[in-house]
Amino acid sequence: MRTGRPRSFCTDTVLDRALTVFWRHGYEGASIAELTATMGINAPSLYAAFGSKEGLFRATLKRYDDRRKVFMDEVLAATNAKTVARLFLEGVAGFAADTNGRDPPGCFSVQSGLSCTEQDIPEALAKYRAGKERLLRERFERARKEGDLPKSAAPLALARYLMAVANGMCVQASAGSSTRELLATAKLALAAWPVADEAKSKRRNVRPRATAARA
Amino acid sequence: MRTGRPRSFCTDTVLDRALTVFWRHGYEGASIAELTATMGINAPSLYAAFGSKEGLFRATLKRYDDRRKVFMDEVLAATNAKTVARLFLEGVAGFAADTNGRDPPGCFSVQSGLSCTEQDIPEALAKYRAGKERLLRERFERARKEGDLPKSAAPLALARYLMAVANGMCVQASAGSSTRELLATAKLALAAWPVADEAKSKRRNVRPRATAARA
DNA sequence: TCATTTTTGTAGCGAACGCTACGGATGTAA
DNA sequence: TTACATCCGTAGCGTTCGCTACAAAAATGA
Repeated sequence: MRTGRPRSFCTDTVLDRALTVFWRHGYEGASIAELTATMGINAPSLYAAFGSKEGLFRATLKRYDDRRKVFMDEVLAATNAKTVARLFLEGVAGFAADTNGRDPPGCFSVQSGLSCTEQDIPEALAKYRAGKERLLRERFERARKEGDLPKSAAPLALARYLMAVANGMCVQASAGSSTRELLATAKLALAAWPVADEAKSKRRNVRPRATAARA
Repeated sequence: MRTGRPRSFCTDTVLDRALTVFWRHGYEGASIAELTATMGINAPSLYAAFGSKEGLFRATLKRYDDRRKVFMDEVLAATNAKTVARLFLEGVAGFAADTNGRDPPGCFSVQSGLSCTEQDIPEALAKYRAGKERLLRERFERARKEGDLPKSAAPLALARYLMAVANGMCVQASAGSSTRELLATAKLALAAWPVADEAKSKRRNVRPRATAARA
C-alpha cells in the first residue's frame, strides 16, 4: 500500500466545491483564498494535488465533464434524431435554470471563462464544447444513414445549431431565466428540425418546411 | 468657456480602445495597467474621467451600445418580422466572426463578464441584452398586429429565441467559428420561423414569404 | 501679468494576488 | 520501535492589483 500520511479530503468532493467557485466568479475572479475556503483545504494541499490554479481548473472541468456524461449518454441513446435534439435542449433547459440547490445557474463551460488573460482557459472550454458538438454530430450522421434524418440534412450544421441554441439558453439562464422560459425557446428551436419523408416511396428529398408553421 | 487645462484625449477613442481590452480579457482579467497602456492615457486621467474601473466599464458598455444602435435600427426597420429575424441573425453572424480588423471575435455583452466577483457587471450586461430582446419583442408585437406574424405566435418567446441563437453564435464565434459557419446556423434557426397563413396574408395584402427565399 | 481651474505625469500607497518554504503530524514498512 | 514517506497548517514570499497624493503643465478670466 501507499506509504505516508493519507489525504484528508476526497478529490471529487473538493473538485465539486471548486466547480461552484469557478462557475460563480469565472476563472480569474476565483481567488485561491476563496477556493481553499470553499474546498475546505489549505493552499499547500491544493497545490500538492493539482499543481496550480490552472491545473485545478482543468481537473474541475474534467470533473464537470464526468458529471455531464450521464446526461449525454441518455440523450444519445434516444431512438431517433429529433428525440436526441429534444432531450438535449430540454435537458439543458432543465439543469441550466434549475440549480438543484447546488450548482449556480447557466453552464460551467460557457460561464467560467470565455475571455481570459490566460488564453489556455477559453481554449480548454472551447475544446469541451467541441466535444459535445462532436457527439451530437456523430449521432446525427448515424441517424442520417438510418433514415430518420433526410439525406439533405447536414449533421454537422445541425449539431452546431443545437450547440448554439443550448449555449444561448445558458447565457439567458445565467441572467435568471426560468426553466419554463428556456423550454419555450427549446420548443421553438425544435420546430426547425428536419424530418425524414413520411413515405420513403416519395422520392422528394427537400428540407421539409412543413414544421415551420408551428409557433 | 470652460477653464482649466483641456483634455488631451478623445473620450470615444479611448473608450473604443478600452472596449477591446475588456472584450479580450473580460472585466476582471483586464488590468488598469493594460487598459491605460492601450488607451494611451495615465491612470489619474482614467480615474478623473470615469471614476473607477467599474465606471470605465459602464462607459465602455454604453459606447458599445451606441455603436450597435445603427445596426439594430436597420434590422428593426425591415418590412416584416421574418426579415427582421433574418437581418438580425445574419448581422450577428457577420460582426461576431468578422472582426473588421478591430474588434475581437464574439460579442462584448456575452464575453466580457458572464461571471464576476462584482455582481454588478453581469447584471449590467444582462440589462444590455434584455434591451435588445425588448426591441425585438416590440417589433414582433407590431408585426403580429399588422398580420405578418400569425396570431398564434408569441412575440416575447420569438424574441427570446432569437437572442438565444444570437448569443449562442457569439459563444461559437469567440472560439473561432467563421461567418459562413454561423450563417448556416442562422439559416437553420430561421427555418423555424412562423409565417402567417396564406389566406390571411392574401386578404391583408401582406407578403411574408417574399424575402424568405434568400439565405 | 497673475490668480484660478483643470489635466497631466511620476511615483507609490495598502491590499490582495498566486504560490511556497518549513516543521510538525500521521500514515506505512521493516 | 525505528526509519521513511507523504500530508497538513502556519506564515510569509515577491508581484500585481485598483487606486491616489502631489506638483508641474496648460488652459481661462481678471
